[in-house]
Amino acid sequence: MSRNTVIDYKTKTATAGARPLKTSTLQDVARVAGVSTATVSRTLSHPDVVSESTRKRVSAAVQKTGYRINRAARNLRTQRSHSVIALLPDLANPFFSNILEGISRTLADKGYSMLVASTRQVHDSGDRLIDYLDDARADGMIILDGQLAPDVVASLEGSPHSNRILFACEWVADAPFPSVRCENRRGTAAAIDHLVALGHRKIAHVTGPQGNVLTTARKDAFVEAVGRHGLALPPEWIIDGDFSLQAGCDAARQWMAIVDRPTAVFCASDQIAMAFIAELARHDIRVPQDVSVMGFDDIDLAEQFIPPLTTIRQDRIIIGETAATMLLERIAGQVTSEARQEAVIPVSLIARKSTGAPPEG
Amino acid sequence: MSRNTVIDYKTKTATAGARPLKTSTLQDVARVAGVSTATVSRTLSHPDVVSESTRKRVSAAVQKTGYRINRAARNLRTQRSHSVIALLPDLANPFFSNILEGISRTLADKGYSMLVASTRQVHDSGDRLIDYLDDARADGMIILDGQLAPDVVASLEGSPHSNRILFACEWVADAPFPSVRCENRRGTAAAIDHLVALGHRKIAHVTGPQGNVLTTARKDAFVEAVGRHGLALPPEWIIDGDFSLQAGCDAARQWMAIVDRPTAVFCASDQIAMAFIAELARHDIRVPQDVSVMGFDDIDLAEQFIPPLTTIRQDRIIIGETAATMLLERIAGQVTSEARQEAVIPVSLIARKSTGAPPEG
DNA sequence: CTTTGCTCTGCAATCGATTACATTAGGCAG
DNA sequence: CTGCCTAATGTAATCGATTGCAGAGCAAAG
Repeated sequence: MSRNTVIDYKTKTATAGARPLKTSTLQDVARVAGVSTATVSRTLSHPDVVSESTRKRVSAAVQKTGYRINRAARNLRTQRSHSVIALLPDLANPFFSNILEGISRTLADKGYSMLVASTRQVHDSGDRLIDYLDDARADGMIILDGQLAPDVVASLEGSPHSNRILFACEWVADAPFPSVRCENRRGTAAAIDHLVALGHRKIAHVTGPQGNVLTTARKDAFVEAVGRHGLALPPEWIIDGDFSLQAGCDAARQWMAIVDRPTAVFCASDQIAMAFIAELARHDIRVPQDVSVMGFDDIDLAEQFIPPLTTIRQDRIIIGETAATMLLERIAGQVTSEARQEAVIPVSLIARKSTGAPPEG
Repeated sequence: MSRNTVIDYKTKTATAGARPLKTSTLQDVARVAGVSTATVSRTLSHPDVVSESTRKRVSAAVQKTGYRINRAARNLRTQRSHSVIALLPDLANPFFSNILEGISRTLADKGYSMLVASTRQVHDSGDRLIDYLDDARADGMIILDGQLAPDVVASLEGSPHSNRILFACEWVADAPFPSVRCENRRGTAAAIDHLVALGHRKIAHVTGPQGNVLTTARKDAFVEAVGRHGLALPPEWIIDGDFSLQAGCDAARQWMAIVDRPTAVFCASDQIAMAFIAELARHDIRVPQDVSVMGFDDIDLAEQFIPPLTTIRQDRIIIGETAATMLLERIAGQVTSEARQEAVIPVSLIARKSTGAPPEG
């Protein structure tokens, strides 16, 4: 039996997908209601332009047929996908969970769906970020990863859809995209003020990953705050890390190796701070008796950590909601694409038990 | 100036959306390549059926025009959205992050996108779960919430698309959907065996939320394991909770109120266990010296908790990958819808420092 | 009675890709 | 040279909703 390539591909497509059992369409509703498809469509999308009686007939027909709109068809016709994609650097990082919650909630309210992907995955698969917009998969994009390759950023900027992109939490320096961020500088300053008020004069900092805008913002603010208080700052008191638990462990070991140990440590994330404290505990160093440790973020677990973590709280639900709201405004064309927006979400100091007066001596 | 309703809605639609700046279509590519749209389409979807020379001409034209496929159009024509929706009970719960990672990775490999929503949000917005499938938004659905209302389950079962639904982690008792779960019974048994081996004879259990299948599975397995070892089990040693941090705090207070305190506590989640330990610490009760505490899940932070948490590890990446793979097979029609599948993912005991021998006396 | 102006509805084009079917051009056996 | 087969491409219908335009019906104005 001879099967050539042509037959092959057709067979494959025909076999795959025990396709559907179709649901009713506008046509079916129109037939049942005894009106045209145009009228049915209008009844559903612009109820105020059809007469009372027609509206009732159509509604009844919709009920009877169990009609559900076919979004693929509507998307094609209206050139809108009614969905937005959220791009995370790392899907497995719980830091982003609440942000997604905020985004999703806002989108759902406005009838939008949320697609989620990670920049790493997109990159690995060889796709280009901008494709999500170019191929009509999403109407807009919220990027939570500031560490994009320069050529990726360039392609985003160059796209005709660049006005439907927004950064949240992180951002790209010098790129013309609107963004939502938290008060990184003020939060950092508040943290250092808190430690100084407790009597600390020797304060270390564990940073986020190199090349990250948050790392830079917080590190710069740290250096400035420490200087403002006239404190010494040997280079080894700035410990390079990233936002992970592992970085916290590593940093703790580096801190222990310091001869003239700082009495307080300001970490760029709660995860760092927790692992830092855990590693110290393994060496019988107590927090806050022997050293004070602060985090940044106020993740849910911070309060239940032992000791409960003093940290800088950023409301991630609000960050997500703000990002989604701003993006939807742009998608709706309510904001001129020239208006470079930047929303800054307030942070607050949450003093718990991981900070205290420096040890005697 | 009179504006009636008709003009209003049209104006609105026209104003909204500074629409685009269109990208090139198949037609454009066809024109540039000097072939028909059919040939371009075939070149892209079934390269083996076009001639070498045509393929080259088309590829060049695609390059030149910067063509990107319009997914809305393809979705309409092929009756496939090439996306799958993951439904979580709660988007903000970090437990699900890794599962999403596993799902997303697998989907991306196969050219699928991942939509994410929470059952609560869907419910609040008045939508019906099944709409996601009925309205062609998604080709399939992975539900991570077993606590759906009976009428919701009924509507899922009744749908012509019910064979494109799969449960993961949780499931609905007696419903005919395939599912991916972890070894809840074996994990629980292993936990109790571990505690008994350490010398514990009085073991308590903090459960998950009432009405949850995981709660039931783990509680039943707990009762059975305790019975197998011939241990006593007063009713007050089973403490009702849910998977949250708050439940852990509450449970700790209940445990402290018990006169003849159990020397070990098996918690239905790591979050419960951590908060349980934290609350005890606030009352100067030490773990594991005064009481041993175990969790379930092995979330990332378990290892960095103080003390590091003994727990039952479930590989959530694999759960996600398995769920996505199984669902895609069904979508592709490679599995008859009658074949009720159930994948069980192995768990393992991770012994750390939160468990030890019971205190003297 | 005609004209003007509304409101409501229908006709039919359209969004952009896929694919069944038709057609053309060669290759090869008889 | 004819007939048949295959490979490669083109033609045009189709997926299902939206919407510009036109027409019907009716009321009020002239």
